[in-house]
Amino acid sequence: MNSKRVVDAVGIRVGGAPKHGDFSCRGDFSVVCDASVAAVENGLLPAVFTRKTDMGSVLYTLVVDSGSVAEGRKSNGLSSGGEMLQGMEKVALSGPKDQREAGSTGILKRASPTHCPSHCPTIHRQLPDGLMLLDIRNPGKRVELANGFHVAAHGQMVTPAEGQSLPSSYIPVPRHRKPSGHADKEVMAATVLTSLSTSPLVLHPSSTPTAAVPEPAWKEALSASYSSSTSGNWSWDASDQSVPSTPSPPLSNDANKSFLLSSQGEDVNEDGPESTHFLFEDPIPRKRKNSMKVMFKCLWKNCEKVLSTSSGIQRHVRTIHLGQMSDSDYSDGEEDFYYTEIEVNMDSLSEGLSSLTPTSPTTAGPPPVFPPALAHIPRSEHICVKGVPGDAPSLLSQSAPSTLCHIRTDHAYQGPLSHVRAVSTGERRQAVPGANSTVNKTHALTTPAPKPALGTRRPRGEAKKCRKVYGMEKRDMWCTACRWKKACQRFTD
DNA sequence: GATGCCGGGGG
DNA sequence: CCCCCGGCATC
Repeated sequence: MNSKRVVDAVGIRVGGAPKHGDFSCRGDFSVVCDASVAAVENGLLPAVFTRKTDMGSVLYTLVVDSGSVAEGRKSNGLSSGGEMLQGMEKVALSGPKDQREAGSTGILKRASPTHCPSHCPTIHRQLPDGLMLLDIRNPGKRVELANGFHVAAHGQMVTPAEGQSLPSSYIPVPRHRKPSGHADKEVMAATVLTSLSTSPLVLHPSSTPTAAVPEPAWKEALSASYSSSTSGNWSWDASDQSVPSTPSPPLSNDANKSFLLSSQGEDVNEDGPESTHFLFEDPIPRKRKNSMKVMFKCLWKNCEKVLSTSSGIQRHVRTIHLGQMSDSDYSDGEEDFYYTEIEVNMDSLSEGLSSLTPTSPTTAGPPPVFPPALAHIPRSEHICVKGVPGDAPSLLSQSAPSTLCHIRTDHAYQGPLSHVRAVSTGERRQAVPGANSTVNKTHALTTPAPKPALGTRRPRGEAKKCRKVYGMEKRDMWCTACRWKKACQRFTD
């Protein structure tokens, strides 16, 4: 893409590289980078992205005004601009108070749930002071600095005395902004940044590793970086990932999903529909099929509450889990992140709901066939959210939100080519608890069928397995399955 | 004998 | 769940 052109469209000048900060990600997102640089120079954004090449991948750096922020990494060629921006936004949106107040994840609305590791919600709390709060969705609104100052997105500083103090997880959002003059540029900048995140170029399906990358590619990646990500997800290299959240939040990966989903939720997004649609230029069809119904599922751990209205689920979270007054309509927005939207296919509503409760499946249907494209649930989910009808949205959205999470990639069980076989043999997908367990879950719903043909041992494969390829001396190079003396998942037949 | 991996079991 | 391993089938 032509970054210059985009920046010109924004009407701001491309500036030089920043000099401080160390948030980094990898991805192919130079336009955002350049645009962000310009935006920062114009005071629109408090942070910028820079990039540099590193071992065939691109290292991006989000620079904030002061101090270091966080660090993320992205695998080679497996990134998308959406992930990039969402990741950046997530960090940028992290408020300093959120660093201190565990569980206040209320502003992390647009972090990608599909590519953000499970510890994402903790990242923002680990960010050192100095990170400026940036709301890309509302570039004109006030942001908050860690040093106690508030600053408008265009750079005007406001002392705490002048600015109203804000609850940690509450960011005031004008329902009817009037972008004009300078604000137009701000909005334009944010629009470009945001719309780029949904660019087909950066979200090209071919970047879906498990579905489209030929076997030699991922095989090579496995060899080159055995312990690193090869599944298109990317990990934050934040220093400390062990900080738990309190009060006990839902599973972090669930929360991530809720971030993304809620970002387009009409009820949960206080921005109002116009700003959301303006910034994302992507009117999301809530119901692509007549049989699809949006439900709201509580993400609180061990809570499977599913309600049909966002207000209902908000009230549920607020009262049941957050312990707030039931008769109070006040919402600090925190509950937004303890529930998520799920799309329920009304044709199989009973099935979908049964998946949310520990009831044994009784419906026996023909075993579903999962095309390879569906094997990568996160991507599909992403597309689904972005409004592009997925191949089987009902299957995807019926699954519990906990199915989206960080993917451990050092397990060969993720082998995409062996997916169907693994399902057919009833083998659990250990390495991909998120994506593939979704499939398996659905599969289990529709096919309580017992293991096929017990006793029929699979014929020995022709391909060399890890044992032969690497040898006993390099046992740590084996795929997990081989190490466990299971069917090799790296070199499938 | 080496290899592949199913089934079972420990933590 | 993650991991290991006995044991069997196959090469």
